[in-house]
This record gives sequence, structure tokens and C-alpha cells, in this order.
Amino acid sequence: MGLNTYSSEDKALLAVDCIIFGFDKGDLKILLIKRTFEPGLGEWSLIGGFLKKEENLDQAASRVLHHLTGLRDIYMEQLYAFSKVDRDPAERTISVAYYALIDIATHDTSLIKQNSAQWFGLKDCPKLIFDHDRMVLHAIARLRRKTSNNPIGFELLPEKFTMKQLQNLYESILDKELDKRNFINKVNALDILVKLEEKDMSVSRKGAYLFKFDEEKYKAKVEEGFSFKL
Amino acid sequence: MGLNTYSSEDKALLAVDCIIFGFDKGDLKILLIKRTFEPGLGEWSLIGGFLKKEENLDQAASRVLHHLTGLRDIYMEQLYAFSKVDRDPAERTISVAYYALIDIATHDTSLIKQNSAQWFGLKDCPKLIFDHDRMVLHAIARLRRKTSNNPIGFELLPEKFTMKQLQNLYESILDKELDKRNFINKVNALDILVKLEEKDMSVSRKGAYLFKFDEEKYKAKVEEGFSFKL
DNA sequence: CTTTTTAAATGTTAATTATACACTTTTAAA
DNA sequence: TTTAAAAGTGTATAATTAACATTTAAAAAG
Repeated sequence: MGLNTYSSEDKALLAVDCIIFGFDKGDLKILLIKRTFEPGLGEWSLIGGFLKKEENLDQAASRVLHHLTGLRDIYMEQLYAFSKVDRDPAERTISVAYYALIDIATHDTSLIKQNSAQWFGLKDCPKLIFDHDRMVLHAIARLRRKTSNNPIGFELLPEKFTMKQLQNLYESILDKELDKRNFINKVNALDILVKLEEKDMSVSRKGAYLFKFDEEKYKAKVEEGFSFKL
Repeated sequence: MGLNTYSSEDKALLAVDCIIFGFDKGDLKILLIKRTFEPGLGEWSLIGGFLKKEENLDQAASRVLHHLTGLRDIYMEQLYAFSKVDRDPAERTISVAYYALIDIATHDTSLIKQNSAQWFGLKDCPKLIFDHDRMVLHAIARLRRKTSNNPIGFELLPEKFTMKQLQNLYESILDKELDKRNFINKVNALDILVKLEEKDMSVSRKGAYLFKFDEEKYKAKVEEGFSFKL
């Protein structure tokens, strides 16, 4: 009985697909590519690639992400393995989805253009090939859950940001409005931000103080474990 | 450039490994097998098997579980894909771990013996082969998290159970003592149990009322979404 | 049959956390 | 100097969670 026998017959292709979240102009977005290759030529899909013999899945996901954005050392997390038998009509492929959070301002725009990639607001996404729509839904759900327990949302912001931007980010991740005062109180209670002297004058006459993220304090908090419910 | 080209060169074996949780005599346990085959003959490991061409990962995990316990329709959930390049010294294998919750009283003891499997308390587990120890740690962490949000702990109990058993179960999952009155209040607040006339007289002179789980109400609650923090 | 023993059953108060809510300040533009 | 537009700030109430001790039931022992 073949439960524990190796069988090259059953070998499969292993792919990684990345749901890349970015945040721009108050909206949460994902990066998609218009495929210039088969299968699915001309259709939209997540970026992905195949697992190579000499790398693990995390490395494959990083490689794929780097190839499209030029970025390294990005917040990434494995999401789920998708394995429906005919999910890829061409050949049996199991895909392990990863999601990544990037600061949309720091990525390499030319690489994106070169790969016919484009940012889409969550509500304006085109239909994607295979089971990629399901992957995106999973990723959004995970991001929401994760966001309500760890302040990983910070990964999506530029180095300096205003409280308003931070709040907008959380509002677009959670898809609900938050009370400004309560939000600020909770963020301050976390004690992981540094208020800078500098102001962002681009939005209001008064200007809004910029903050940055105190990595030391943040790491310490993560160690001791904390909750961040909104 | 090979990012999106199929290459049979890179095909890999896909395994599933199952962390099977059970609850017996006040302790949370997992089911392990002593391997009667290579690699790792004579060592302890999780049960697992290879993904077949005609099934998806969920099906493979169910098959493996059924083969060892005789049980079907068990609570199972995909945990994580483990992919370190040399995790299996014999051949490149990616393993997708699943965890399952079973009522230890209902499984087929003879099948377990036949497969040289054995239940171990979480603290008495032998060292496992490959990265199976890591898988177990992941599974425990997930079970704890999941347990504090959904009352999936119920899956581990027999049809009829006492409040004390239920509390013991949660105490052993969370590895901490809970206050009896608060626990009962929270469980009652969920309104998903039915108190039976019948008592369990095996533990105390007074006897403890048995409860069962109201599937209708439980499902309704799951739909509407609820939290169950302890 | 009375007493003892053991676990079961039960509610209230205090503490913490989350929510709701409105006015003042700053600065540039009119 | 007035106006406009967003930034900044604190408190009171509600809801949830945590802490805590006594009474009850029934069998066993005397």
C-alpha cells in the first residue's frame, strides 16, 4: 500500500504566488500583472514563479517579489497552499500563496512597467486567472486579522508619516471608519512611535506632525506580546 | 528568464503530515507513529503521506487520517507548508502540515496498534524526525490561537461531557488554569450547549450534569461571527 | 440515621478596556 | 482681519473581563 512510498509519478510543480499590498493616496492596493505569456496570456494575475530545487518557499517568494519590485527584506508571510487538482489547466501545480506589504513609494516603478504590472484598488481589481481571486480574498482576510493583533500595517507606510495617514491605512485595511481620538489614543498607548519636529504641510494649512516608527521599542513590544485592537 | 517557465527539473514531492490532537483523561495528546519504514525507521514521526495526482491537499490529509484512525469527517485545517531544502534527506519534499482534532474515544484502537501509533501527552513527546517537532509547535500555537476565538475545542470531546471536562480541555490547550465560575459564565453566554438530565456519576458523589453541543445554535453563531476569549 | 467527605453549582463586585463624543488651535488664503 | 480647513486634544459612559467564597447534593463511613 502506497501511503508511505515515494513515487515520482506523483511529483508536482510547486509555485508561489504573491499578493503584494501597497498603500497609496489613502487606498489599499494590490499589484497585478497582465500576463505576457501562456497560460492566460493577456489576462491579469498575481505575480508568481516556480519553486527551484535549491530554494525554499520563502526564498522563492522573495525572489519573485524582488524580480518585480526591486525590493528586498520586505514583510512577507506564507498564506496558504492551494491545491485543487485542475487549478492550473496546463499542468498539476500546487501554489503556495504569500502576501507582502510594501511601501508603495519605495518600489521600482520602471521594473513594474517593464513587467506590465499595475496597482489596483481592492475594489477595482479585474478578474484574475485560475484561483487567484480566492487567494486575494484569503490574503485580505488574513491581513485584517493580523492587523487587529499586530501593528503590521506600519510596513505599508513610508518612513515618515502623519497620524492621519496611519489612520487612513487602518481604515482601508479594515474597511471601516475609525474615531480619530480613539485611534490616536490607542496608537500612543502602544508607545512605538517617535514624533518628529517636522510637519507635512501638503494637506492642511496647519500642517500635521510627522512620526516615525521606533524599531527598538516595536521589537521589544513584539517580544513581550501585545494586542492592538481597533 | 525562467521565472514563469514550467520546468520538470524543479518538480518536487509533496507530502502532507498530520498533527492529530486528542483529549483523554484531562490531557491534550497527539498521535505519533513509530516508523516501520525508511527513512527514519524506528524513529517517531507524525503520520503523513504523499499527495496523489488525483487529489487535493485536504483530501490527502483526510485520507492519511482515515487510514490511521478509521475516522472521516474530522475537523482538520491546513497549517503551513514546510519547505526547507534538505528537510527530508532522501529527496526534496515539501510537506504541507494539517492539524486535526478528534474525540479520542471514537477512533479505532486496533488500527492505531496495527500502525504502531501511540498517543503522547504534549509534554512527553519523543523527539521526532525531520522538522516534525517544528510542525507540532506550529500546530499547538495555532490551536491555542484558534481556540481563543472559535470554540473548536469542542471537537475534541465526546458527545456528552461535563463542564469540568470542557474546562480541563481548555486548560490543557491553553496550558493555564481558568476560573471555574468565569469559565462557566462564558460558556453559558455562548448559548451553544444543551444541559441534559443525565449526570456523570463517575467522578463525584454529587455527580455532574452532562451537556451536549447544540449543532444548530453553534452553526448559527459561527455564521454571525463571535468571539470566545478565555 | 447522623456525620463526614468530595466535587458541583452558583452571583456579585471591582478593575480594566472600549466607545462615544465636541471644541480649540494653527496657518494660509481670501 | 476674517475665513476656511484640517490638526490636535480629554472625559464620561458603557461594556467587558477578572477576582473572589459559600452552599448544595449525594454517597460513604461511623
